[in-house]
Order: sequence, then C-alpha cells, then structure tokens
Amino acid sequence: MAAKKKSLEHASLLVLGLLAAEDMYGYQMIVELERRSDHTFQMKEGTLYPILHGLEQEGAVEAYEQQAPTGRMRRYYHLTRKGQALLHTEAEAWRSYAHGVDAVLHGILPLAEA
Amino acid sequence: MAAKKKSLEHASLLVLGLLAAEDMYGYQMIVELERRSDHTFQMKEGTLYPILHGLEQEGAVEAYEQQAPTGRMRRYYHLTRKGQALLHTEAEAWRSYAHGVDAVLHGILPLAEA
DNA sequence: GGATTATACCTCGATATTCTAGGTATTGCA
DNA sequence: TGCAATACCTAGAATATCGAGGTATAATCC
Repeated sequence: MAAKKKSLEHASLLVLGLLAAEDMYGYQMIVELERRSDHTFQMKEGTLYPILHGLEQEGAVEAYEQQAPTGRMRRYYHLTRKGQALLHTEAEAWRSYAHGVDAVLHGILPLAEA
Repeated sequence: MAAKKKSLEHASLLVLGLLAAEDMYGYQMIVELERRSDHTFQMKEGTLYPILHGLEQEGAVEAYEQQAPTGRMRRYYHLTRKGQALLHTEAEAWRSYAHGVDAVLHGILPLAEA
C-alpha cells in the first residue's frame, strides 16, 4: 500500500538539502528528489524553477552553466555559505515541526516500520 | 535556541489527531496543540474553525453543544468512524512524507537531541 | 460599578505556496 | 520523420493558512 505521491510543502528546504551534497541542475534535482524520497514526492517544474531563481536572488545559491557530455547546456547551482546557513536554520525548523506533529499523533499509527 | 513559532501545514491532520484521544472544543484544541507540540506551533482561529466546519460537512466529525461548568456553551467535536479512517490515511501520508524529507536531509543536522 | 482580560465562537480578504498547463529547444531513438 | 526524453522557463489557477476584525459571556482587578 504505497503512499500516494504527495505534494511538497517544504520545497526550498529540499532544494537546499540536495545542494548540500553536490552541485546540481534543475532537472537533476527533480529526478534525485523522487529517488531519494523513495518516490514519495515529486517536485514540479513550476515549483522548482521559481524557487531556484529566488534562492539565487537571495544569494543562497550561485548558478553557472556547464556543458553536458551530450553537448547540451545545463545550469548548475551551487550552495553558498549563506545558503548553508539558511539550510541549517530551515532544517532545524523542520525538525521541531516534525517533532511537534509526531507528539500530537503519538500512538495513532502502529509504527509501520522500524 | 528555541525554534520560532511555526505556521501549520497539516492543520486538519493535527485536528484529527487531537480528536482521536477525546472530544474537544475549538478553543481547547488551540491550547492543547500548543502545549503538546511544546510551543512549536500555534493554530490560528482563522485556520481552525473553517477546518472544523469542513470536517463536519465531510462527516469526519460530529458536533454537539455542551454547557461548561462556568455556564458557557461550548461546541464539542467527536471523531466519527469515517474520521478515524481519514486520520489513519493522513497520518500514514505524513509518516512517509516526513521520512522522505529526512532522507533528503540525512546528515545535514547533527541530530540536535536524543 | 467599570474596565480589562480570558474564554469561546465566527468570517472575510490578504498572503504564500504549489500546481496546471502551457511554452521553447535540443538530443536520441525507432 | 516523428516521438520521447532531456532541459529550461512562466503566467495564472488553486489551495492553505494567516491577519484582523467582529460578537458575546465570564472572571478578575481597581
């Protein structure tokens, strides 16, 4: 009974999280997110690109173009120091939010898996 | 460094979660949510009441009025069987969503607390 | 007694976030 | 040649939540 594909609610946090490990280009992030979340969510292009542009304007990421082996141009994004700080803040907020929800739901579900 | 009060993103799930344990009235839910989440979030009245009315219309909750010891009228909500099913579905969706986010963020934060 | 605070309910319009649905262009494959 | 996958983008719609107001009663303080 796999969960349905869910919409996102912390899109920018997830983008920052991805970029913490390595530089990525947009399309790659969409594929990676679906893979890493075990197909739980699927970021839409209409969500991702505006977020990337916003993060770039804030100075949280920096973009550069690079040619793929195929010859196509890709726009890679790199996490700046400012972006790392932002990620840290948002990740912490996520932690306490998730904690809070779990506290309210405590005992509702039979702890599906380990 | 207590986290800032965060807005909600799963308001109806939290309402259902509260009602799983006992019947409650609106104002009480707001107070309880803040308490149980260790002051992490604070449901706004403008969020809660429309949700309660919606859940009632769906048949997920049933309302009844009851006089408080003070003499004031309170509108209590009771989780129906349908509401329990809804809660279960949403709680499971939450679990996999949270799992997915954690998978992406894995290793970002130094596991603040136990 | 009068004022203020806490309780208790409600709604409307604004804001924020994400999605839908389109668009462009290149590459690879059948 | 034509179609699918890759790769980028945007405008407007839809949804969720909040802010700020309203009403009314009960309790507390001066």
